[in-house]
Amino acid sequence: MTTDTIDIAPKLRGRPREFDMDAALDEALRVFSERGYYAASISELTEAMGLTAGSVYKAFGDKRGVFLAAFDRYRHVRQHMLDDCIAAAPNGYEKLRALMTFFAGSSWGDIGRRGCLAVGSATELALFDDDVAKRIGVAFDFDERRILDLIRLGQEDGSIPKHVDAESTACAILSFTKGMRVVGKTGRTQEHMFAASEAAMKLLN
Amino acid sequence: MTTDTIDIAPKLRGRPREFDMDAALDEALRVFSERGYYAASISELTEAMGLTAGSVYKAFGDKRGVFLAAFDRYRHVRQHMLDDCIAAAPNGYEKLRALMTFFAGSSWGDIGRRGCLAVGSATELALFDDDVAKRIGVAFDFDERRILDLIRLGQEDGSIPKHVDAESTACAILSFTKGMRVVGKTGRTQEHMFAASEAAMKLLN
DNA sequence: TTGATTTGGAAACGATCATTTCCTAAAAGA
DNA sequence: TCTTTTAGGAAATGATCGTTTCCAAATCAA
Repeated sequence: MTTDTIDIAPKLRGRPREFDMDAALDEALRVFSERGYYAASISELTEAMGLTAGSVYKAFGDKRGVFLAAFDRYRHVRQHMLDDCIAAAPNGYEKLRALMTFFAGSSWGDIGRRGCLAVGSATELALFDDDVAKRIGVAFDFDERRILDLIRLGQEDGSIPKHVDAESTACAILSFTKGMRVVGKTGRTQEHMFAASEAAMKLLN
Repeated sequence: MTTDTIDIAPKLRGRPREFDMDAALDEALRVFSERGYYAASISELTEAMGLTAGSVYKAFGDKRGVFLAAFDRYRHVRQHMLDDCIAAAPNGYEKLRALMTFFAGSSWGDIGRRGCLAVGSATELALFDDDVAKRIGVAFDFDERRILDLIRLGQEDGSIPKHVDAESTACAILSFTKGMRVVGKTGRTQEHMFAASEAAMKLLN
């Protein structure tokens, strides 16, 4: 994956970093997604990232630092992917269909089994790690806000009825999308999940 | 919690077990729910269960054995709680409202933060532990089947329109309920989650 | 060049993990 | 009563964990 995070080299002193940060984080977030936080050992992470433990600790401080960086990278990449999916749709209603289809498309087969890093860390870490909890909270609030804005957009462009309660429906759709990522862990079929997301469009009637 | 699992004492030889199995498992499933599988250490489990490591290994074989027993216990208890919630409702539609309200009621405040053991183990263990994956699959299939049956019941008793596609709607509601448990990890309010579950009732229109 | 600074990387560190061992206690079968 | 069987429990075990240390390599400032 070659999505840019921050590519401006600020002319730092000392020996320059040899590895590609985004590529390393892409491998790290894959390991964290598959294994979860605790089951992902430093050995497995360093091997996947193509680095030694020393380099990892120099760059990220500790294991938690690797996770937080990988989490931010994950959010960044997924948001851009979702943005691209939504952009083409002509109105609020169709943008929300694209959004739900996007999540349905990530909730079947091998990609579905790999799971969502945000959902995984929410269940595994949110209760005892306040920093992670805050990040999850921000991420979910952002997702919910985007859904809310799309509902209101649809109500303005006439594709969604005015009587739809935007706030509660946004929370329902947020829950539905995160839930698909959970159900997708059990290996559903593409048809199964797409049909579910199509059924969920009724929330906007 | 004093829900019976199997209370028939089959007159076993040897020294009889001194601890209460269901009470011990209730503590174990609480620890697993809060911490997750890997972060829950044997020390923390034994302390919560009021046992020594020796007794635990005698009774369950290994840590995974404790988890599987706790998981089955969790499913057993939760299913009975849900059954009670649904029983009073007069028709399919209202039973499904009771079902969604039940999950909404488990998705806010401290109980919401504690999370769902099935959702947690699905995200943490399903990919690499085939036994757990099978258990999650069976559990989710059971949940989905129950929702499906309630939709069909509603269509027979006239409380749900015939044009509702039962299969895809069942998967959508399943995803929605599991998703509420994920969103509930971030500490939502009671009103927030109840409003979302009420909005989700539109899936049955 | 020289010194300061940062990275790369192998090896070693203490801590904690799940698990086993070994012994005693308590019950049933003979 | 005596053997067998199972549970309770403290202590020890080996493995693995995250992390640190130490040194060579590479860059910039002077």
